[in-house]
Amino acid sequence: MLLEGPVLEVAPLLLGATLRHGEVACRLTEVEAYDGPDDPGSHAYRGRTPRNAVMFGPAGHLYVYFTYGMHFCCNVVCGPEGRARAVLLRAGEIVDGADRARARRPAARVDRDLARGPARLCQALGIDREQNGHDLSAPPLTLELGTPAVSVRTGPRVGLREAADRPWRFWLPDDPSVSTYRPATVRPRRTS
DNA sequence: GCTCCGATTATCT
DNA sequence: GATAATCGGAGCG
Repeated sequence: MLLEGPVLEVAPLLLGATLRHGEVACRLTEVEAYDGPDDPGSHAYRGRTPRNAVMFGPAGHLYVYFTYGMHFCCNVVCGPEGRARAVLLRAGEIVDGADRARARRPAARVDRDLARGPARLCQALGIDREQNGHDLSAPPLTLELGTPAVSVRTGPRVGLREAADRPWRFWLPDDPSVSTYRPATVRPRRTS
């Protein structure tokens, strides 16, 4: 697979690609690039830790992390070993196995919301800790690239406090499954 | 140890 | 638009 390369080149290639986990398949419509050591917004910015170790591994593997005490999000690793480049899969359209996806996402009232958002995408596809480090060329969890998108839009990444100015979010224009942009939440300073 | 806060989401006003 | 829910990584001392 042609997954190894600079994040800004690989990220747009993932738009339109199909991530499949068993009977459920998702056509990716929105992704974000993270460039290891040079990117203050990346989990790998401060070096290798047990949590982010997969990011430092070979391209084509899945980096899954747990956040906000309840959600999983997943990235496709695209750097050579030691470089920690990865692309966060932010949203997509369920194109196969919608029944199963709906069962996993009871809160989704319409199919458009099944995988609209990084944690929703993981939930719809049944991705959690178990899949961290998984090789995406190995069924039942695989990534298949499609024909490169004709038109791609870019803009700032979602929910980051650091390096929010980098336009490293990529999406397919006018696709209804693209998540809505939200800047980082600012929590009130604790007064103790 | 202990504290802060996050690559989020669902739900309510 | 606002906010609660929930837990583990990372920084500090």
